[in-house]
Amino acid sequence: MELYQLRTFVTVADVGNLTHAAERLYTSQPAISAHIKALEQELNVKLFDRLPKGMRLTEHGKVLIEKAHLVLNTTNDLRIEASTLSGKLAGTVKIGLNTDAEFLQLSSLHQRLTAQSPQLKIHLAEGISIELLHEIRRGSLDGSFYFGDNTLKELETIHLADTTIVVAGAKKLAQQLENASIADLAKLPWIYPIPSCPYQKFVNHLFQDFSIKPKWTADASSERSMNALLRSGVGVALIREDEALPWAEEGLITIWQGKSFTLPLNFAYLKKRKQDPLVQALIESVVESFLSIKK
Amino acid sequence: MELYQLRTFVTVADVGNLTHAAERLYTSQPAISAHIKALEQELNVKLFDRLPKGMRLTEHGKVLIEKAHLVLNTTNDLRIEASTLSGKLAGTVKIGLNTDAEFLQLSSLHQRLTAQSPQLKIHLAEGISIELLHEIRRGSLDGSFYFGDNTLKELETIHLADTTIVVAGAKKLAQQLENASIADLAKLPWIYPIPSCPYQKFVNHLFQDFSIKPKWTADASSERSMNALLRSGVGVALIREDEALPWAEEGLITIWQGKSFTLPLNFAYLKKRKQDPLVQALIESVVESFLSIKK
DNA sequence: AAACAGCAATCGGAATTTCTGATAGCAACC
DNA sequence: GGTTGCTATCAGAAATTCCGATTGCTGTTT
Repeated sequence: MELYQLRTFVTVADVGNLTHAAERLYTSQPAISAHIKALEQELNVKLFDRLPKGMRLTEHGKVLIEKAHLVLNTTNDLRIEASTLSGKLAGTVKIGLNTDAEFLQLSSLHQRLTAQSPQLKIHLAEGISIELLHEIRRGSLDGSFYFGDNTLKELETIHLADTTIVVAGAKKLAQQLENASIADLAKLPWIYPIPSCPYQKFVNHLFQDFSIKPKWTADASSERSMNALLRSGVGVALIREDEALPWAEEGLITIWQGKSFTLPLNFAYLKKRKQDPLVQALIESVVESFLSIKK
Repeated sequence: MELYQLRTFVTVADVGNLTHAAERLYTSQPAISAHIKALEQELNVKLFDRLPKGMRLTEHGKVLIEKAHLVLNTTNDLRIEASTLSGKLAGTVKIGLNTDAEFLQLSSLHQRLTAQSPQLKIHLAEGISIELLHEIRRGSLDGSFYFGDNTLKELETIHLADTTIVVAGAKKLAQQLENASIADLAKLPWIYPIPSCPYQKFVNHLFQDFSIKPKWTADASSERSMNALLRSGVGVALIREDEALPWAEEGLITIWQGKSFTLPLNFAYLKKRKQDPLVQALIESVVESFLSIKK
């Protein structure tokens, strides 16, 4: 018993004649004659009376056509279910965040992903850029935002934006920061990013021509804790300009006017998963999120 | 989408591996692989993740396999329904009765037919033998009991029993019937069967050597009305011996001892419907009814 | 490290199934 | 009595499905 036979069964019962049923099913009359014959033989039940006018359901046929309709209806349910699922993603997409959610347009990203694939769950993991990249390689992340340069050849990178990084300190360090030379800076207490943080590179760069190195006061394992330390007056630190400006206006912190740096914001994913629909959807949504915000 | 693909889908999801699924379905691994691939392409949904260990349902797959089970379950319902119907008859079987139901073992016949085919309806038509035979030929009866000889070449006949026919009259004619000669009989009032009745032949036969013909009193269109007239004392008539004897013992009628006749009871059906399962079942049940009663 | 084992995907050719067009047979209708 | 409309059947064509062999991948064992 196969579905095409049941479709024929139902159609013949409907139009009451093999010839017209054949036309409706875009096939030949002998073909559907064979379908009915095969069904009758397999089920060992006579489904139709053959009259000169055509085919008429037997009593048994009337019982079985109800069941045949049920089968075809459930297959139709399956088809419909499949078409609503079709092309859409399910499961969980794991995204690495190197900085705060607003800056990364996360609400826009979330909207785009769930609009396209309602069944998709989104898992977010905050961390330091380099570590996030390693997690992609390991397969525990599907993609991640990161600052700076990519050192892993397995990863593909998309450039999203450039951010400006400035040196800032809490309000009570305002006097010392104003017109401070680089040498002056080195004397201030620094909140140090951990070595793997891309900010580290700028600190090194800033002081590369000086024998004097900045004084370490505290280290911070995440951007969030670094900013908290910064505002509480523990010392000076590197901070995204867009984040620092409102705080400076509120008088919470003071920005050093001496020098600023440019840091690229990128998005990375595994090269070999470039064809993976989940990865493709992720990239597409990330890029769109940033395009829409630039306008 | 075809049922064999859904069967494969369910089996693979169950055993979690194409190779073992192939064994369970008595086919090859490439065949199974093709089924899944075709399903995935047609539905445009990835059903399985391909892992080194085997196949694991995707989230979409988990949704769709429920539907697939539904489809297969309903096809199973259809099969079960068919197998309870299988070989059994439905509709209506139309049987002609030439005499009373008890004599024809009708309760036994009814039992056998409905035991074999519960959905079969039985329609009974009483009438005169010859007329019943014509109704078979016309197609309005599937088969019929009849007395005497068959004159229609389209019909096949089964001999069931021989019955004895006697001449009898109501009690008040007892004296005239006792030791009556054939000539005496002719003077009595006769309840005449209609010309097509097989009894007629015996009346003719009885008086064939006499110029004197019996006096016609009343005609009867059925055996039942003939017997009613007989008992009510209208005249003498032919009657089945097995029917007459108990009435004679009760003193209702008197049997003429002069001569009796033998009349065959047969069952007829259309030759060309010999292979029709309905006719076959009918014949079988009729014959069994009479075999069981002879023992 | 290298060989191995287990698994799915793919390929070309074989086997099977299904489809088709022509035809026959049957009943009903001019 | 010819015609129409229908189904059943047949042999050959077409399409589908199946199979064995092979490849590629991954994880495991040696």
